[in-house]
Amino acid sequence: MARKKTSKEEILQHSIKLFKLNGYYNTSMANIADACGLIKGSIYHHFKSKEEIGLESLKYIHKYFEENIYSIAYRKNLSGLKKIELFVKKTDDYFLHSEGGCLLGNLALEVSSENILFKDEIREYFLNWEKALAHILEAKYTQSTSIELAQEYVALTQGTIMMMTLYSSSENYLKVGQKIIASMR
Amino acid sequence: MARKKTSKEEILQHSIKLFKLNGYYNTSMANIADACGLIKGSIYHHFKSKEEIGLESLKYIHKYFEENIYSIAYRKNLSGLKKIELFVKKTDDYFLHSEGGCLLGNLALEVSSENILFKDEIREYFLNWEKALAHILEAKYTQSTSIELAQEYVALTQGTIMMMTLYSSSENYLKVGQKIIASMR
DNA sequence: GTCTATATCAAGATAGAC
DNA sequence: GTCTATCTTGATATAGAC
Repeated sequence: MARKKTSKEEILQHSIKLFKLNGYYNTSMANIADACGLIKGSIYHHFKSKEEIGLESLKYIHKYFEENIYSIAYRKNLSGLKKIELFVKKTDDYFLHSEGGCLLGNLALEVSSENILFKDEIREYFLNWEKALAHILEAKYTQSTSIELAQEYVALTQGTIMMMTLYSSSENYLKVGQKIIASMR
Repeated sequence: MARKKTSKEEILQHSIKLFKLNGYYNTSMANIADACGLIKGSIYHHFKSKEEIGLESLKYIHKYFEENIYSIAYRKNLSGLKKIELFVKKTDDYFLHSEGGCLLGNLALEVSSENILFKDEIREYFLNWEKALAHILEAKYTQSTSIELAQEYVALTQGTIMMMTLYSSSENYLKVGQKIIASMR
């Protein structure tokens, strides 16, 4: 039986899941290889180091958010209310199905204070999230109020994901999106 | 020159700082020993394992919050407004001087999904935080509104600490406390 | 592209001298 | 209570065969 060729993307997806659930430092190359059905040495054919896997994992998720969520804010054919509803729906779809919470948020607390590459990527992810939300809100609020509301919403989302992870309950998480939608009505 | 006797509390304080800044798994017994001016083997005279240091660190901070902050909610001689003002002031004093954010929040994301002892301690810390806040808010709101506001405040505080750590700016952090105070006016 | 094998290093932890 | 010394394990990473 021929062995299946393993793609970089496949390795990233397994790595992301492990990093989210067990943490970055507590996930070994052997853990990642196991999840991919490989032996740890084989991973180095695809990535030159664990740090590269970590950084690529962050970029992979960041790209997903840019293309599928943040971009909604800059569409020309939608009302502000429709934009925010869609933005929240897509965000909720992601996090309600994301075991282990938000990788970027998790690594912001676990590793960003000593890894500047990780920190820069994570900061960009959150800044672009805030910018996209603020852009939508500017249809109704001043620029400074919009950025304030956006920052508060992002922080509240992250804090609520932390509590959702801790309490294994998504009840409060869902209120956050409803709140930001209400602010555009 | 006689060597100084090292207390458990001293070791805990150094460990807490390291865990907050570098993460739990990324902090080694040697790192802790270094910070204490000891050799790693010597730490085992005071604690039987790294896990014990981690758990004691969480309990140490939890105890501080119980005694110095949560307890404010249950004082008999203060108005609701005075209570919330003092509660927020003490919380802010702590987190504005806490390099590396909130250890309990950090470890909630880094290790709690696989360490049930840590998870239970962290959950209790946040539950008691919410209960104390809700108790204050009940002077003005219904029980269910109070617990909702308390949960939202705690989540927002944690998310804002995450952003404060990431952006190295405490500007938004301070707004959170003002908001909860305003809700009692 | 994956394997076996191995090099190197650092981790958590223990025993016993001082 | 701290030290030296050591055990054992598991980590990242590399070399070369298939």
